Amino acid sequence: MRRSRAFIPTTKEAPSDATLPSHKFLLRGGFINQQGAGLYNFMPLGKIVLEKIRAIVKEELDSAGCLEVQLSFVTPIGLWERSGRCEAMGKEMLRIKDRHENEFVLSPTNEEAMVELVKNRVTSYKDLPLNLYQINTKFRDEARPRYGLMRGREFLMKDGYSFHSCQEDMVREFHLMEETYKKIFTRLGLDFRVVEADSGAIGGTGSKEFHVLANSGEDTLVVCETCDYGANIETIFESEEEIDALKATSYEELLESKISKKCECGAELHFRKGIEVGHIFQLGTKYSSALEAHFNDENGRAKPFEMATFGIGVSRLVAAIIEQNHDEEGCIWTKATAPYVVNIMISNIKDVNQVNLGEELYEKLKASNVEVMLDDSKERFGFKMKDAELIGFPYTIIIGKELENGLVQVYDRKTRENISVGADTIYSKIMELIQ
RNA sequence: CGGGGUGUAGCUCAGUAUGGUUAGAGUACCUGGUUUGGGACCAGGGGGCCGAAGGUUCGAGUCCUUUCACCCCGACCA
Repeated sequence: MRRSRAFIPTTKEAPSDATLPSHKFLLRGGFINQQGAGLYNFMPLGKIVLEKIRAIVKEELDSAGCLEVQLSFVTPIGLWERSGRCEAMGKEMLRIKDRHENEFVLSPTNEEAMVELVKNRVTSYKDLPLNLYQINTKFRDEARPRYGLMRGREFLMKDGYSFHSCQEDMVREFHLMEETYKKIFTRLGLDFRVVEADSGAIGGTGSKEFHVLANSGEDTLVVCETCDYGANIETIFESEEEIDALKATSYEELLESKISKKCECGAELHFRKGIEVGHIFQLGTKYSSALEAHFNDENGRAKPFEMATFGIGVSRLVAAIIEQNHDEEGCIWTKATAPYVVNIMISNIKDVNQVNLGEELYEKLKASNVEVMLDDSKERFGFKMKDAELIGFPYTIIIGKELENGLVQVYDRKTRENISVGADTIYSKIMELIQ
């Protein structure tokens, strides 16, 4: 993409209501814009990042044997009345009426719809297990949406549901999904922990949360610094008073405070903040029983499906990546999530030699399937650098003054270091760096 | 859902206590020129139903009423 033809409306200042780094930088960098409370538009850069995350989620799930579907976003209210969740979810479900005055709900989650989909279509134990998922819009009418993409009302979530003939097989799938989720977050380049968690309103027993470690996280975790153990404080501290006291403590104090308990591996435990980006539950037969979704077992007896459910907050991940990876200048995308991995900056667009080298490199990298931006805008050097730092390209090739000496620079967004490279070898150097 | 706050140019905000020329600044944008290694400079220019609707008044961005929207703290929640 050429910067001169792109739609990336960056700004020097962020709206005053943005408080979190991810919110500020995603707005300033021209990734998203706000449409209303908890409602966001994704502009070209934001859309690319979202699609990259989505693609990684899909690839890993597909290779673990999951099947992608797409359920309708608008659902008849009867679906929710049958499971009794109309009451349970209350005002979080946005209800709307059609021209015939029939009531509908914008899907906040899809256990019911997925059970209905499978019910009477999968009727034998021979067709189990089955793991269906979708990556689709959800709407939860939060009392107080905030923090940009972190807690929107409309958001993109991957929700998966598995169906099994017995509990053992459901637990097996649960562990498979735990491993699959680890692969996904590792590929995204994130520092994360898997923690034991409460099951909340979704119901069921046995649940694990996946948290991206970041100072601005809303959840307080206890993590071991040597092994990968982690737990939500809600599960390891028993008294309400203790939990409330911890929630009231500032993050700085928490980081300092000692935990008497030791990890099973013998090492010290510490408090950290986390952003929940994934949650997996063992549901059992809660929904299949309520909705009378049965299959026939080996003896021809009807049994409700054993189920598990798996969620990943795809749009929330866009924000979480930035919460964990940013500095005072802007975003620092991981290689797997950057909208463009390489930014070729022509410092002075009036310098023919700079333009020629930029164009040549741009074509060459494109031909090598590198996601590359050519900054051919008429701005000055300083402006372009600030812009590149705000957007957060992992690498910027600076074609500038040093070209007279046959040199260009490669700026590493993460380390903020500049290295000089011969103009004749820059192609192979950059190909080596992005590997 | 309780408590608090804010709506004026694309963005950040003055102006509102005490009503009074044609509503301002910075930034962004357009033109021309000078610049070209860390968000340049000079000159000129476009852009506003002062959130909306009523009201008071000779006169309302400013006062009154209603309403809508957004934000913050808390409770709740992926």
